[in-house]
Amino acid sequence: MPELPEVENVRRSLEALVVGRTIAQVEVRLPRIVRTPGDTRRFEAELAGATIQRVDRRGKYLLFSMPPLTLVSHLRMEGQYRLVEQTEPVEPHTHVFFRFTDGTELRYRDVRQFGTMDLVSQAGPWPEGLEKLGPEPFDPDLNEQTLYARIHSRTAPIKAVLLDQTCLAGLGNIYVDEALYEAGIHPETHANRITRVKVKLLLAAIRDILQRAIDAGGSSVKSYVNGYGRHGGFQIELNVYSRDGEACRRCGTPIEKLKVAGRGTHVCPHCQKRERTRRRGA
DNA sequence: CATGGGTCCTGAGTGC
DNA sequence: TGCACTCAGGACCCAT
Repeated sequence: MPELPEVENVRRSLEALVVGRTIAQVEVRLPRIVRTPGDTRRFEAELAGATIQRVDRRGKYLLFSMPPLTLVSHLRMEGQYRLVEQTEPVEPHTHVFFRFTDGTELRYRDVRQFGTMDLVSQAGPWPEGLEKLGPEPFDPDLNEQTLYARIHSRTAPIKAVLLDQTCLAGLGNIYVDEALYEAGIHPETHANRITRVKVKLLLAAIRDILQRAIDAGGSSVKSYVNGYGRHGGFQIELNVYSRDGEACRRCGTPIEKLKVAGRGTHVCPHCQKRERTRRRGA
């Protein structure tokens, strides 16, 4: 499932592969991918002749800048981009084709069909989900004080709050579990019960996990590949995600799986204690 | 407003 | 072996 590190790796690969290429023609085979209903033909028509000038990322969104337009793309669960020759056989579940003037094409493939594309004017407005995103984890203005302020107003479990993209952009199920493990916080802890000291640890853990995952090319737990079709390598460094029943690398206790915020959640019951209701003497 | 549950979708995995 | 069923989850929709 592409989260910030995977999307960032897709962005980097696409930046190298498609910047400077000019679109000759676009074909949308699955209209639901293009979010504005009934706009598929306009989507195709408006992109014809556009040259990709930059590929940016905001949270888990990819932004293809083609002045005066930006293509906003979200991979959701299993979206993939590949640059291939137009003569290459088409893989199943390929839904959108961006054919360039040089004979190559960028193909969008998405088995679950959850991904979305919005074509918007750079003058705005931006898609709502993008507009409402919280800060980037590596934003220098984000620090333990500002993160504490965002978290402390919430009563939901910290896991739900970290998955909320309006609180902080880019985390998904894998890296939330990993960051909470690294920070020693139980995912069911009410967000407003987390101390400033723990928030500081949490922010450091989030940045550490995300940076290491980016450097490793992302985590390929299921279907993730970058724009070159290459898998990531961070899955072998995961400490809790998908390791239920296996020994905690730190203490040996079996990793447990529970459901928090409607999501499969992995926790070391020894390293991540549930919030204490009250600390009694001695 | 904040929260939590349902929903979209397909393939992998499970159990009988 | 085959089949029915559950599960996976990002963001959105909706009821509370």
